[in-house]
Amino acid sequence: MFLIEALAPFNFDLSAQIFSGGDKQIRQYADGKFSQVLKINERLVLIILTSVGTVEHPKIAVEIKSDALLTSDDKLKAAEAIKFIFNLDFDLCSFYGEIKNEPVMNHIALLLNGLKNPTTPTVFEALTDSIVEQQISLKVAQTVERRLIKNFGEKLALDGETYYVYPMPQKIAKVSISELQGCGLSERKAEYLKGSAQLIVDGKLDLEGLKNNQTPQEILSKLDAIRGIGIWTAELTMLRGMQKLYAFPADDLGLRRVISKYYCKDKPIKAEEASEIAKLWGRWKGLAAFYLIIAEIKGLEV
DNA sequence: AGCCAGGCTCTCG
DNA sequence: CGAGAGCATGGC
Repeated sequence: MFLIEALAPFNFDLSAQIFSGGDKQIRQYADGKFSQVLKINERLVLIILTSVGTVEHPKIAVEIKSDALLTSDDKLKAAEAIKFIFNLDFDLCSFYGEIKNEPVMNHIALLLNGLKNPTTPTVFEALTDSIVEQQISLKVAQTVERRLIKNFGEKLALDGETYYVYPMPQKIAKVSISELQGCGLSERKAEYLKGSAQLIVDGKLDLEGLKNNQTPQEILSKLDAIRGIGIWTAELTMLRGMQKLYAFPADDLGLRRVISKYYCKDKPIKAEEASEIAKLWGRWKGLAAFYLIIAEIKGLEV
């Protein structure tokens, strides 16, 4: 067990809440504990996180379980992964400063003080999830994602329970199109998943490396060039898998809905109108959008 | 029952 | 070019 500090303000419980009701074998937040399997130095480890601090002095207690002995480097890498997943080093005050003169977002931010947006451990996971979620309802998408993980993800058996880590590109590249379809994917989407995994395996796409040292436009255009990936999927991937908080998927149906709820009295709006409103939020438009989504889930009124 | 759901590609005209 | 069909499947 060891401790990790986060840049304040950080509300662990609020930030982890979107994982409540999750699958215990995959990723879950329950009774104040967040748990998930990570692949660290080619080893599977189960991490269990609890908050032992406050919003203004945040501290996370990390418990790591594995079927092997862990080195100090394993623990270091696990800590880095956890920091990335919860964006612990991000300074929310820079976001709050950007929106302090915009009454609606400022009001919501005050109510959700300390909320950081969690991300997937790997960019690949964000990319494939976003492809799966194209066009279909989130309910259907979640079922498909669960099947993908349990059919093709590596397993870790601990204390009589089996946990799964998200499948590696190497695995997705190897399975057949019909096996992917068996998870509930259309033939097209199965091709998209396998195709992008194959690009990674072949060394033609450094997906994990894309998040470093690239301009927003470079990342966007490189993702957009991949078959099956358009602007919506690319921006969602940047937001959920790379912590690129400026990314703003204006086409997104759910996003347009919440923006309309808080800014347009529920009148349906187009992507251009959503982008206009997002200009009010300064640099971190994607983070602001996340605040709206959580505000709606929590039933906040302005 | 049928239509829609947090898109994208491919095919026509 | 722009418009339109087709896609998988769970929920309403």
